[in-house]
Amino acid sequence: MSNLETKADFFKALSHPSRLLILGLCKQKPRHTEEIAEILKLSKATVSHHLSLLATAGLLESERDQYYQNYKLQHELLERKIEEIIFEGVKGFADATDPFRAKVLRDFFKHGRLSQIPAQRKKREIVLEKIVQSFEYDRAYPESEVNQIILEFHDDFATLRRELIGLGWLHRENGMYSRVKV
Amino acid sequence: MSNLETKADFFKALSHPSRLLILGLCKQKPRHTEEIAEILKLSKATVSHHLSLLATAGLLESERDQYYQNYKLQHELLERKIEEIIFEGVKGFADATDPFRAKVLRDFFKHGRLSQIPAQRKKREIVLEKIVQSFEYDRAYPESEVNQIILEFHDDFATLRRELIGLGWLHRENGMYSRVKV
DNA sequence: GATATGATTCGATATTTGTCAAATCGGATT
DNA sequence: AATCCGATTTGACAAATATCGAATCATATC
Repeated sequence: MSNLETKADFFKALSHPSRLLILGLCKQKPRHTEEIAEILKLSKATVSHHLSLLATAGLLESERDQYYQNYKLQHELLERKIEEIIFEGVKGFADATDPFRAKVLRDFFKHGRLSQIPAQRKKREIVLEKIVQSFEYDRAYPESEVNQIILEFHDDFATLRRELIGLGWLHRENGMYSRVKV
Repeated sequence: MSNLETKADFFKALSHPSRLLILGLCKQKPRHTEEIAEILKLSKATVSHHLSLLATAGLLESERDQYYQNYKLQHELLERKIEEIIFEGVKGFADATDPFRAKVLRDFFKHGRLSQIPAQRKKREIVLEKIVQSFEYDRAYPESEVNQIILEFHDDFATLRRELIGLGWLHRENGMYSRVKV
C-alpha cells in the first residue's frame, strides 16, 4: 500500500455496492462464486470480476475446496483506520508554502542548480528535501544513476548522497539505492 | 452513512489518486480551488468536481474567505476503521444458510405464504425477519401499504405488524412506517 | 484419460467517470 | 450599480468500469 495508485485502487475495490455486499456475505462465512451470484442475482462472470478486485485489494483470499473456490474475508486491512491508509508513507515534509523554506530555496537554488551547500543543518535539510524529490518511490537506483541525478543539482554528489542516506531519505542495500517514505 | 449506495459513494470519493492528493494538501492547511489546480496541473473545473465529491462524502468542508473558497479536511470519518463504515448498520440477522433457520422457514412457509405464526419466540423471529426483508430501507410506508405487504404472507397483518415494531425492525412515526437498520 | 463442474477469461456493449473549455454564478471591490 | 474574480455548472468527449454470454481453463471424479 505504498503509492497513490495502489491506495486509490484499494478504495476503488470498496466503491461498488455489490462488492460491499460480497464482503458482508463473506464475513458470515466463506462463499464460492456461484453461491454469491445466486444471492445477488448477477452472472458468474460479473461476480468473478468483483471477487478478483476484492482479492487483489487484499480484502478476500480464496482457497479451493473440491469443485469450489471459497472466498474468505481478510480482516487486517479492514481493521485499519482510513487515514492510516490514505496518509501511510506520505512525506512529513514541510509545507511547500512555508516562507522560510521558500526563501532558502530561492537563496540556494539558481536556475535549478544548487549554488552552494548550506552550512546550517536546517537549511541543508530543506535543499536536500528538494533534491530527494527527484527520486521516485518503489524503485531501486544503481549508484551511478543516483550520482547522475544529484549532479544535476551540484558537483559534490558524494557529500549530498551521504547526507541523504544520513537523514534516512535514501536507503542503500546491496549496492542499490531507493527512496524511503518518511 | 446508512445505505449501501452511500457507503459505496464514500469509498468512491477516495478511489482516485488526485483526490487522495487533494486530501493530503488539505491536511497541511486549508486550500482553495485554484491553488490545488495549480499544484496538480489540472483545470479549475476538474478540481472543483473532485472537491465536490470529497465534500459530499464528508471528507472536506469549505468556507469562503474573500474571493476564495477554502476546503478544510474533516477528520471524523478518517479516524474510523474501514470495517466500521462497511458494516455499520448491517443487519445482525442470522446467516441465511443456518440449518435451523432453513428448517423453520421450510416448515412455516408454504408457497411463499406463512401457514401459521410460530408460537416459539425464536422461530417467530426467523419468520418475522423473512417478512421484514420485503421492506426497503430509507423509505416511509403508509400503514395501508405495510398491511398490504404483510398480507402477502399472512392474514393476521395486525399481529405481525405489532411484532415487527416490538422487535424494533419497523419504526412508526407520524403514522408512517420505515424499516430500521439493525 | 475422458468427462463433469465450477471458475475464469474474452469480447462486446452500456453505463459511469474524468477531463476541459466556455458559460454562468455569487460574493467582493470600486 | 457596475465590475471584478474565483468557483461552479454545463456540455462535450475520452477513458474506465460493469455486465453478460460464450469460450476456455483447471481440477475432481469416474
